[in-house]
Amino acid sequence: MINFDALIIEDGIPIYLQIVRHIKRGIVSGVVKDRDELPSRRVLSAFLGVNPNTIQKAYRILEDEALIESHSGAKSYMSLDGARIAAVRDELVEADAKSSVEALKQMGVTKEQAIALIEKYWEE
Amino acid sequence: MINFDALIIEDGIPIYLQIVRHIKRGIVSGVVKDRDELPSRRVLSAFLGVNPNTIQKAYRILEDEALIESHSGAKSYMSLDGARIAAVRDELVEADAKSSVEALKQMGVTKEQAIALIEKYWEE
DNA sequence: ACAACCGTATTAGTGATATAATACAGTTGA
DNA sequence: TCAACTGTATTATATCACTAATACGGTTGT
Repeated sequence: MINFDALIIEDGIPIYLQIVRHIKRGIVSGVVKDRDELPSRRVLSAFLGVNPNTIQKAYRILEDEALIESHSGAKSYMSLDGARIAAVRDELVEADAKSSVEALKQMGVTKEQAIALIEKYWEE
Repeated sequence: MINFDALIIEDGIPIYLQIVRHIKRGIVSGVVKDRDELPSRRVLSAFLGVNPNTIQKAYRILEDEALIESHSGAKSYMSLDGARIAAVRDELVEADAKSSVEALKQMGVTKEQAIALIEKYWEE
């Protein structure tokens, strides 16, 4: 069963996108595996304190990207293979590193300063 | 006159926040200086192809943070000093580095890999 | 078989974002 | 002086994100 304990909903970003991102990050890290069972829409909505429709919207997006298999009446499961996992990794890691580098460069931060910042915040 | 040529509006993030962020990044990089003149609401809205009210919303936020001075009928100007600039730098750099580190860690990327990614994307 | 789940769909309402069309009063330069 | 700007404010409309309350039919374990 996929775990959502580490997902703290923050505002400013649509909730359904945060749920999609959380699952995708799990895919990339290897915590989420092929055939893993997903909590039902109702169960997860109660756990996160959001509307079931919001969960459905997130799951729908993942299903449209063929990362989830859903069948009426039955539980939903992850559907992953090497190609899909690699695609998600590229999407997330590239987007994150690129946007971060772009922002830091635009603020006049040097590459050395950027690396120092990464090292600093890596230890929390 | 503050320049907005490098600002490409992307969707998913409110436009007024993107304008605020663009100006704040300019403050941190030193491109935007104290007493710099801002384009009028109407002029900037025409240049960016958005509604004047959206610009007003962005300028209002910056004025509330005492980074802009506006007086009815007159042009608007930046109002910066060392303390304000340092505060904006801390806000932006910290937020960017922290969120990036958090995302990469959650995806199972090691610190060394993260630094390699930064170096890779630094050259575009 | 059947209760308790499951996914799915629909309708309605709220708040935020953004556009559109004005209006009014203060300023500034020629 | 006065026309052309400025900031500011108002009202209306549209869309999206999210909540809320249901409803329907399929799956599953006991």
